[in-house]
Amino acid sequence: MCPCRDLLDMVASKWTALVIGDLEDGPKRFGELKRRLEGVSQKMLTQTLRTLERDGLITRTVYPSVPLRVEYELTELGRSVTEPLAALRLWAQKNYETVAEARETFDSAAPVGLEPAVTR
Amino acid sequence: MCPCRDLLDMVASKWTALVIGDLEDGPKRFGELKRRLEGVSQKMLTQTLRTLERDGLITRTVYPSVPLRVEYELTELGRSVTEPLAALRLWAQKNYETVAEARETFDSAAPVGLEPAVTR
DNA sequence: CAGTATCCTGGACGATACTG
DNA sequence: CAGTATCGTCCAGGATACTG
Repeated sequence: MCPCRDLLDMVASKWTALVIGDLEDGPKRFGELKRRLEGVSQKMLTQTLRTLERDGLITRTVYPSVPLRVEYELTELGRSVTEPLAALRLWAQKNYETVAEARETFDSAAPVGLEPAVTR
Repeated sequence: MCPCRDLLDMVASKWTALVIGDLEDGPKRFGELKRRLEGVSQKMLTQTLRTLERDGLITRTVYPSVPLRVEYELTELGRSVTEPLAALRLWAQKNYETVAEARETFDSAAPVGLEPAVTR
């Protein structure tokens, strides 16, 4: 099978795309990311960041000051995935309404050939 | 929060992107899709198709012949998401190797400051 | 052929507590 | 501050059996 699946799994995990999005405008500290994501647990943020680091999409830099300071930054590779991701986001923004309407229509449709007159 | 999440969830689910990909070159029957996806269970294929239909990305047409015949086809909206998705696939193909190497490097790195001489 | 109905499992994800 | 460790939950997704 194609490598698509791996990639899709990458984007799939709940926070990766958001993290990458937040890193687009420069490096950020762990705490900053945690605050900006709002809703993410330390565990998931850490895990997401580790995976991204492992995949070579971001770098992790530790400044051994006190208190500790860790910065995450997109690599060249990381920046390159930014564009396809942005395309997807753009599509989302443009078509969100349409999808929402489609859902309403679909959901309000008779569950299956149930005539209006039929009382049940 | 932004609509991105909804969209990402959409792409995230294991088969949606693949199904859309398979429908790019014209309508397909349930069985065709099942064969081409190879590995998908009826349940997941059905579920994926229902969701796509609900979101207005595909249409479901039943031809009440015997045996039954059902065709799925991308809608205009469905075709429009094809491009961002293709961009992602392209990125995947181009960078798959790089990511794989990054992973190897990362994984073979000393788990943390363990000197070569240390026998443990 | 194209589903629906059930049951079950693994892993994603969250909450909480502790640490260098 | 930036994590690690642990435990518990939920549900996506697979296997199997049945049906119009």
